[in-house]
Amino acid sequence: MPELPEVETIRRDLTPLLVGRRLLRVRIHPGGERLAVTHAPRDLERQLEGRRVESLGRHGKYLLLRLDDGRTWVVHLRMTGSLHIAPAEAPPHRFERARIDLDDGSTLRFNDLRKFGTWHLVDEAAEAMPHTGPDALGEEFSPRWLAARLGGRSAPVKALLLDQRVAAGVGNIYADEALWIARVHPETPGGRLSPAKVRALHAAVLETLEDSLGDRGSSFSDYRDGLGGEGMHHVRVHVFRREGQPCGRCGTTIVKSRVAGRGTHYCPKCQRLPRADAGSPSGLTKRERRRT
DNA sequence: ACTATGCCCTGGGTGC
DNA sequence: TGCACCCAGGGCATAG
Repeated sequence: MPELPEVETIRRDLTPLLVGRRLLRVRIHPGGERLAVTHAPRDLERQLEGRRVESLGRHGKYLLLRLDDGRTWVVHLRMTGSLHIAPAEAPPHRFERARIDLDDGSTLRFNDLRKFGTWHLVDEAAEAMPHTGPDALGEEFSPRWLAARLGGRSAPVKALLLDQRVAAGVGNIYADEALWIARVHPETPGGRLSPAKVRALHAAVLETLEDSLGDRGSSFSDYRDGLGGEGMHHVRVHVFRREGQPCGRCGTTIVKSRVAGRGTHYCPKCQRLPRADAGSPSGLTKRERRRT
């Protein structure tokens, strides 16, 4: 499942290979039509053909390919999508959904087992990601911002971390990892975190994303980089999919539960739920604060 | 305004 | 060996 470090790795891999290239021929294969969101598949193919790629950007988990007509081709890989360069003669992957022939003889392949990936072609990238907040590695995602988004909230902090309006780019792997680093129980209500814990969590989000980026991402299953290779970070995670194994800090067995509808991994000793009556400076819910 | 739930999709794993 | 069933989850819509 590509999250921020994985998409950023793809962006960095593809930039030198795609910038300046012209998209000669675009083919969305039968069965892959659903990836075309803003246009009908044949129309999207025609609109992309002939365009030159000017730069590659990223916001959260969205890859932004800026084209020479001023529009942006916005690609989201969801869980099983991959986008990488391959020689023209390379046989299609079993789950190839689209293929783009480039003007240097190479090709760009879009593989996606579960067909959840999306392509938007828009004038402004923001149109394709209307429910998205600041990028988790951007300036705007500050301790102050995180505190404001968590304050007064009763939802589990893990659910709030997964909310792309809070921190765009954080997904299930790095939410679990950040909570372990900050020693926060995933079910802690957002508003129950002390200011110190919010700062620790903010730092932990940056730490886990940057660590993974240094390892070119995590390949738990389908993730591949811009050259079709695997990341290396999945062997270095602290808790994600490590249930039954010892916590690297205290040796306690990592457990798996379900929070916000997602598989959630944590150390039951390092990550304790605060007592229900333990008020923190901002620990009251908005409702409670009104009553006070 | 906020929270919880279900949907999309399909290969891989499990249990009988 | 075969088959039915369940699980994985990002973003969105919907309900409460």
